[in-house]
Amino acid sequence: MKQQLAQILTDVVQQLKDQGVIPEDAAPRIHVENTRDKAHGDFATNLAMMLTKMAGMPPRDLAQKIIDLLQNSSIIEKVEIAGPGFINFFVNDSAKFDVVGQVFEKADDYGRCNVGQGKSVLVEFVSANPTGPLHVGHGRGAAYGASVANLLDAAGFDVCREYYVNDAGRQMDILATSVWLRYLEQCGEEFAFPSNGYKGDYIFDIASQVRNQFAETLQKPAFEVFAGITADEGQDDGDKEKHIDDLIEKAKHLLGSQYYDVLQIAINSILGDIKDDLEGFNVRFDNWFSERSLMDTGVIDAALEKLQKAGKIYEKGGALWFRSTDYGDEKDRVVVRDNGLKTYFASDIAYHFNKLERGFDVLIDIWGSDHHGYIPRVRAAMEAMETNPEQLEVLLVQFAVLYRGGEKVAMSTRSGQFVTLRELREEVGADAARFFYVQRKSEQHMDFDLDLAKSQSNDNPVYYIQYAHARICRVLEQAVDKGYRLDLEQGMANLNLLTAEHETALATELAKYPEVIARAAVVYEPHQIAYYLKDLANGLHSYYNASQFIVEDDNLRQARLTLISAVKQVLKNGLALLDVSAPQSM
RNA sequence: GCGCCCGUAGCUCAAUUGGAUAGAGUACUCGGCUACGAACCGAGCGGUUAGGGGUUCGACUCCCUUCGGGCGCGCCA
Repeated sequence: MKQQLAQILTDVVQQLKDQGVIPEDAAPRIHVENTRDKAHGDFATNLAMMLTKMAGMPPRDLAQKIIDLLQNSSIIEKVEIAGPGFINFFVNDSAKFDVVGQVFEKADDYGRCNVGQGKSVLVEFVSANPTGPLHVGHGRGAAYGASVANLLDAAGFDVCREYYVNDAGRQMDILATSVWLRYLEQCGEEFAFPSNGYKGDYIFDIASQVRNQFAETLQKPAFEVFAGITADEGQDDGDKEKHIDDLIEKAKHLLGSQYYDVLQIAINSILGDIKDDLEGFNVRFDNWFSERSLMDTGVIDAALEKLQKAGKIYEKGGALWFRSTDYGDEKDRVVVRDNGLKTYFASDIAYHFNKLERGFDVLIDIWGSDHHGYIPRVRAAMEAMETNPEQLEVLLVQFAVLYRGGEKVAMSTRSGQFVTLRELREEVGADAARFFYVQRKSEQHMDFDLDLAKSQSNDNPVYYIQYAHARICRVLEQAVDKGYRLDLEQGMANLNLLTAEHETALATELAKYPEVIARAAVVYEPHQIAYYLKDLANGLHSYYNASQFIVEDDNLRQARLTLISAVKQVLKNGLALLDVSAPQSM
C-alpha cells in the first residue's frame, strides 16, 4: 500500500518537472511514513516541505498543487494538508484488510523480503575463548547475533553463522596448566595455586576427567614442578605473569606430548559445554572456525605475505609491524614479535583474509564493546588487502551490568566469579532470557536485574506476547468445540463486516510487519521486532476485551476468527525471528 | 591526557533514522471478570530529552562546548 502511494507520488514529481515547478534534475527521496496519530490519516508524506525551497513556494501551497496532480486511486479515500505542509492520506477500510489474504498466502514466509538480494553474509558472533563456561555477558552477544542473523535471513540475505574458536595461544596454555595443577592437587600434591590461573569450579571437573583417563601417570612431585619458578604475586620479587609462564614451560617440559592431551581434554570439555549451552539457548551455528587451523594450513603466512607485497610490513626492533597508520589507525601494530611468535592480531588478519577468500559479500563481526579500539586496525588490514571498506561491518554489544539485591555484581572470568549463561537460562528460561536481551539496542548500556528476571519472570514482556498467541489458539479451539470451525474462505469473503476501530487497527498493524523486518534488518536492530510484537499483542488483547469473537452471526464470526488467525500467524513469525517459542497454551 | 559509546517520566527502555502534541512497561491512584483464559483491558498521574550555543521550514536525532557515566589506549588475547 505504501509502495502504491510512493509510486503515485513519483508520478506527481515527474509532472512537477514537466510543468517547470521544480528543476528537471531534482531527485527527491519519496518518503511515505506511517502516521503516529490516527487524526493524521493512515500515511503521510513530507514531499511538499522537501521541495519547498526548490519550487520557491510555501510548503502548504505546494502541497495543494501536489494534491491537485494526484491521480484517482481506489485505495485513497481522502487527502488532507496538515501542519506545516504534510500531506495526509486516508485509506479506505476494504483496502486495509487486503493484508489478511497475504498473510495466509505466505504463511510462515509472510514478512520475508528481498532487500538482501541473495547477497552472502558471514555473521560471526559469540566467539568467546574456550577457557570457561559462557557467562551472562556472552549471552547478550549470543542473543543479539542470533537474532540479527535471523533478520538478515528474513530480509533475503544468504546467511552463514560462525563461531571463531580461539583455541591457540597463551590463554590455552594457562588453561591446560591450571587443569594440570588441579589434577596434581587431586593426586595429593600440595602447593599454592597460581594467582593468574583459572580458578573456576569447572577446572576441577576437567581435572577429574584427566584423572579418569590417565590415573596418576601425569603426577609429578610439587617440589619438582615449582623448582626454579619465578615467585607469584604477593611474594618478594613476585610477578604473576612470569610465574604462570614459567609454570606453563615446566608443564610442557615435564609432560612432553601428554601436555597436549591435557590441553585437548580441556578444550573439548569446555567447547562441548559451550555448544550444549548455546543449543539450549536456541543459538545455532553453521560453522565453528578454529584459530589453530589458520596456523596449520599456513593461512597466516599467506595473509602476511599479501600485506608484505603491498608494502605495508616493516621491521623494527626485531619485530614485524603492519603499517596500519596508513589507514587511519593511531599507531602501527606488531604482527610478529621479536621472539618469532605471531600476535593475536596476525591470526585475526588471517581469519578475515580467509573469510574474504571464502567469497562472502559482507562480513559482520559482533564484538563486545570493550573491543572497539580494535576496529581501526582490522579495518586497516581489510583495506590493505584491497577490499571495499563497506564489506566489513563491526557491530558492538555493550556488556550487561548485573544487579543483585540492588548491588552491582562484579564479574571476572579469571577469578571464577560470574553468573553463567546456563544459570540464567535455568532460572528464567531460554525464551525470557532471549527476549530480555534483545529488547534493548545493542550499543545501549543495559541493566540486568537478576532478582527481577528471576523472581518476577511472569512480568517479563515475552509472556505478554506469548499469551496473545496462546489466547488465539484457545479461542479457535473453543470455536471448534462449539461446532464453529474456522472457515478461512468464508471469513475472507466477509472481512468487510469488520469496521470497528480495533479491527482496522489490527489490520494496519499486520501490514506494517514486512517493512519492520526490512528496516530492522538493514540497521541490525532486532529490538524493533520486540517492540513491534508488543504492539501487535496489545492490539489483540484490546480487541479481545472489547468484543466477542464467537458470536451467533455466521459471517461476522468467521471474519473475526479469520482476522485473529492472521494475527496468530504474524506473532508466530515474529517470535521465530527471536527464537522464542509461540505456545498453544501456557 | 587522547579516542569511541552513552545520558530521554521516580525506575527500565522506545521514538519509523531530520518530522506533527517525545511514547511503552513498571511504580502509584481509580475502574472493568455469571462472556472465547484477568499472565488481560480502560482511565489518570508523571518531561526544560544532562546544561548551553549553533545549523533550518522543523532537532531527542546533525555540528561545537561544558558536566556526568562506561570502555579502550601492550611485542596480551
